[in-house]
Amino acid sequence: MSSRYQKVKEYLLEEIRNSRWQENERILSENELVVTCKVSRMTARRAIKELESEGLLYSIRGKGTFVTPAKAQSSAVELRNIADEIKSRQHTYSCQVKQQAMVENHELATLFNLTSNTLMLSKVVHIENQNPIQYEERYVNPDIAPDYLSLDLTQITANEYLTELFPVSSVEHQIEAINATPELAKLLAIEVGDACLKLTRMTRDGEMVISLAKLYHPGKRFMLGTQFEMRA
Amino acid sequence: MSSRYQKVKEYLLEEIRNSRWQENERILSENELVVTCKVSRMTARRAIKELESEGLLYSIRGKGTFVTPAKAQSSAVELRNIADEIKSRQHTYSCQVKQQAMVENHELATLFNLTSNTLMLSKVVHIENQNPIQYEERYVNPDIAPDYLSLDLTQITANEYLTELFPVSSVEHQIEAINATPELAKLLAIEVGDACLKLTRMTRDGEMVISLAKLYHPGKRFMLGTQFEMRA
DNA sequence: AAGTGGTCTAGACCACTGC
DNA sequence: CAGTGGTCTAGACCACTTT
Repeated sequence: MSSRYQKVKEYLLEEIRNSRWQENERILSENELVVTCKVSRMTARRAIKELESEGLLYSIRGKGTFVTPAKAQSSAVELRNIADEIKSRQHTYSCQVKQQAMVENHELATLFNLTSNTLMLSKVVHIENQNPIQYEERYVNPDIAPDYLSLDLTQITANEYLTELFPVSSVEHQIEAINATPELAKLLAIEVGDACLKLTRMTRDGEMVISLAKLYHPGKRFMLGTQFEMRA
Repeated sequence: MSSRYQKVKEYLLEEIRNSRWQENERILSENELVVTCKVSRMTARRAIKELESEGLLYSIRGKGTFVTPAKAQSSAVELRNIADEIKSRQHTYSCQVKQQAMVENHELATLFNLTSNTLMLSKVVHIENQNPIQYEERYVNPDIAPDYLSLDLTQITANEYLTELFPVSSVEHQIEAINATPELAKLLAIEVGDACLKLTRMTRDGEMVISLAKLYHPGKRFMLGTQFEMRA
């Protein structure tokens, strides 16, 4: 969190968010970043490369590095966290923590292969420009992140925290369409019965289950997008 | 192409392919790579990082770098054709062709980069054990498969036909949740307003659009599942 | 203490783009 | 030509794991 290249990334993210550069406009050159951020070129470069791999920038040799035009769709399968995604769309992000507690759930405890019956559960609504865009119910393996319940989830997303702590080795997704229940409708500020995308995502480190997240998105305001290239 | 870090990558790939290391077994340390490949540590490191982002290796600080266990399961979901999928579940497959004709659509013609305004359109309901499981609206580039309209879609799925004819080079997906319109509800034998998964899938061969398919699934009876390996 | 990966530096040379 | 990104080096210090 406090590494130099992270700071450079945050600096660039901030400037992009503040519309310092338009889409397809050239950003600071590597050498300019060296000066303004007071880091070595390799460090500046790393920050750029990571933002590039996140799809926010692209580089052309001899010309410079440029801001990728925003696509209002999420990279389906990648594990980017919702907060970054919203910010990279230059929208405001906020969230409401609805619950953060230990719960008993025998079925899930079995799935997680726990000895006890208790798991940690957080419920958070993620908001883009005043509009709820995701309701997240996340069960976390208590053996793995015992301090999860004391996290301030408004400051760091669960995803962020967990991926920093653990080398996620595999992810399973399920995607369904459901009709909003009264409870869900209220949380997402939509009508009862409105179609919602439900993503269930389980992350593992080897055989160990790290967390199980149920992510609900309002169908009206959300779309998953992916692009695959084929391998010859 | 012949950069040093590429050579290190190829070296590691070759050794992995030759099963020099088992799954989850430690590979050469960065410093060992420096010696055996005669490169600087940063270069060895870059090779490792890239293989890591490709999901082949993972690193743990203080311990080493390890071979990721292979998981043959791919993003299959996205490309398999529905008939095969149903049959592999040992269920009966049938379908109803609702339409198969030339249509005018300026917007799509532009997207396909056609000179004329006409495309080929097929509408098919795919049925699993008497239950409609997918309603498919498919637009096909007429320059590419002029005999598409004379196909017997009950015998060969559009997907099958097109992928045999053309080397698909890239696929784009969009996934949304929508409420069933009266028309869609009738086709899928569900209630009006029921949540449906809508997949929009565009296949390309290079710059050329081959086809655009809109696939509607009843939320009650359908779920997309995937298993992915991680990318950094 | 020794070995591992994680970060960082201050140089260097190259290939490419623009003037 | 000067400026850009792409590659590479030979160090350095740190945090972590194992002995």
